[in-house]
Amino acid sequence: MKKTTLKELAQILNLSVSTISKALNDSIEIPKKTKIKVRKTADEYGYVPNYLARSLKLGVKQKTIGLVIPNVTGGFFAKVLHGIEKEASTYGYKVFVCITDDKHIKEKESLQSLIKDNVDGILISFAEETQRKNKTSYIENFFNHNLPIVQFDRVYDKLVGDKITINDFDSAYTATEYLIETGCKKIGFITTISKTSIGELRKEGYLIAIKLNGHSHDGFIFNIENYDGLKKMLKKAICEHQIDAFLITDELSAFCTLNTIQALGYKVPNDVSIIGFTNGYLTRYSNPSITTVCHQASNMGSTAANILISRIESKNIESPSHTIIKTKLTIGNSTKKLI
Amino acid sequence: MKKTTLKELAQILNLSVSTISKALNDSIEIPKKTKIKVRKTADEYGYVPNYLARSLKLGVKQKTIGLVIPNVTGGFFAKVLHGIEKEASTYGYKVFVCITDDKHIKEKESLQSLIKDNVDGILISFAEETQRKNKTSYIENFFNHNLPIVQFDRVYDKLVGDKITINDFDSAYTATEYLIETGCKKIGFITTISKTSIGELRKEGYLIAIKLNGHSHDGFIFNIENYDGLKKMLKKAICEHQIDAFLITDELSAFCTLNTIQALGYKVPNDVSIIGFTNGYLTRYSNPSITTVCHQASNMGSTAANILISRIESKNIESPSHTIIKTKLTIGNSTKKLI
DNA sequence: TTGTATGCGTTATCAG
DNA sequence: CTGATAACGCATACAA
Repeated sequence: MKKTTLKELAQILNLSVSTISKALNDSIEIPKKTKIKVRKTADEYGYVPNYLARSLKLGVKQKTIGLVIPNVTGGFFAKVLHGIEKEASTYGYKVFVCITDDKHIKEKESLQSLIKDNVDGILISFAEETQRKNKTSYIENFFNHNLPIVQFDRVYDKLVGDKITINDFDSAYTATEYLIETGCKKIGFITTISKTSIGELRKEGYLIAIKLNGHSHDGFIFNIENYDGLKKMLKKAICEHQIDAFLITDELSAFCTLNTIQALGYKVPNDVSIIGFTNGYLTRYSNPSITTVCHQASNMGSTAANILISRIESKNIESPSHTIIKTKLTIGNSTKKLI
Repeated sequence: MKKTTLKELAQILNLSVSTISKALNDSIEIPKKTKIKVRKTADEYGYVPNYLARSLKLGVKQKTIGLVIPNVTGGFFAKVLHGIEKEASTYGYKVFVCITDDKHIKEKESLQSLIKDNVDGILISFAEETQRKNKTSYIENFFNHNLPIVQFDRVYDKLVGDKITINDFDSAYTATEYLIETGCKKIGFITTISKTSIGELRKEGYLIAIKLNGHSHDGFIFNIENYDGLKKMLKKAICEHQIDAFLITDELSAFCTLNTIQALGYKVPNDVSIIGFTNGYLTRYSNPSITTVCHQASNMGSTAANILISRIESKNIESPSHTIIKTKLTIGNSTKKLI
């Protein structure tokens, strides 16, 4: 399926390349009759201008950005993507989506591939493996290209550049404190993202809240990778350790925890309270609805895209920014009422 | 942030453009010393080769495909995207993601934009508005470009080209019949995608199953756009019409329906049975788990990508294919046991 | 009205 | 070892 070129059309029609070009570009220099004839054979041969040559000649920007995310099926990053795509397309940008599956190697390959393709900028939220193994520094090599890179959610502190996060520490602190205020005595912490930047911050917030409120234990941290052992784990936590509340770092896990606890025969919130992160359909339409650290994922996406595009178009030449999107606790029915 | 070119480097170093080019490409013709010197100043000036010029000269393929989907936050298309990205990146392709929000205008703009950017092929699942208003024919214009287009899930029958769907009619028929076999007397049909190709087929399957099994009514179709009026609608359906089962065309709606029914005080499946489409976390971890028409979304994505790439690379020159992915009913606890 | 010449930034060929 | 030159496909100033 070789592409037809202007030159070939010129030969076919016994005209010069420039005449063809002008005709197809609807130049006033060309008479209507010729235009029609040219247009016809162009269509006939399925002519489509070579974008590379055209852009090279016209010196236009490609207007593409690359997005590198750990996953897209968990809910959160899908919403982020939605926000990004909306914002980007408003400004005429297209988005290359690369999904790392939380693997470091895939992340690196994605970035190399994006750079090879001359994207105008990159949005990235680091893979779990990258942050866990502390392999984040490799990204610094990509900065030689003075290519705008905006990090969001899972960021790398030491890396200079624009960043967007929520106030993870405070959010976890506030949520934990809320559980305490509603009378919970032993609060556990469930996480699938233990070794990520945001996972660490949320854990810290939880631990400090426990400590400052004079709880006698040092915290109960449950790291999980999938939901296979969830039932067993929860049973043990509730039976043996008398845990009566969980703070959970993501929506899906909060949802699964809620349903598993109920399947075990416990009442939520009376026996066990639950607070999750990120509000979506799962938390809103659960029974009971889940009290959540309201995390505007779509908003985070559009904000990130907006900052990136400003950089690309040099509208923003100030020093790197760190935007912190404030969360608020959305009270559902998975927690007891304040007394 | 003007890009440095070879020509500029040549001037700076008092060398010719070709020498610089060879040095940077590690040609054996160039002595080590020169290479190092060139490399150094190239880095210094942040030189990065112009991809457009390079590709133009080398005649390399871009290896990009465009993906046009109605949404990405509902679960299904996120999984499709995951499958596509995985398959595409395996073959070295990158994926432009365009989200139409089910709007026709956005879909059209997305396609134009993708074609302008010379993608090698397009994967599309049509917007609800496009199918509802029967505006699908506009896509035919894009076929002049003899650009491979693969339609999946929401396809346009009259459009020649590769298609991938599930057996929507049969799936709905089988699911409805299953409800009947478990003793349900009055089955309702809830849909958010009434006017799409798949929505119509599923509705047909449901209606025919009702009819062939001698049910006295003509079917109860509930079109919903969002979940605001869901509670009211369900209450009416169950109280007034004595509906004791629902077949629901998507996962999220099945999930919301389940929880709303329970919130109304009814037991699932004893009072009301539920079957949904598309199996994911929502259906698996619900209480009770939801009986589902198992729709391998990720598989559909990778299959679509695979077919598209075969077309692009002309490995497949056969006439257009219609791949039908067979579903199976995954029995959960939202339906009664077979007697 | 049509055609010629030039250049966008690269790389490949070939001559020096 | 180095450099001049052509070519990739297109658009445009300028010449005819």
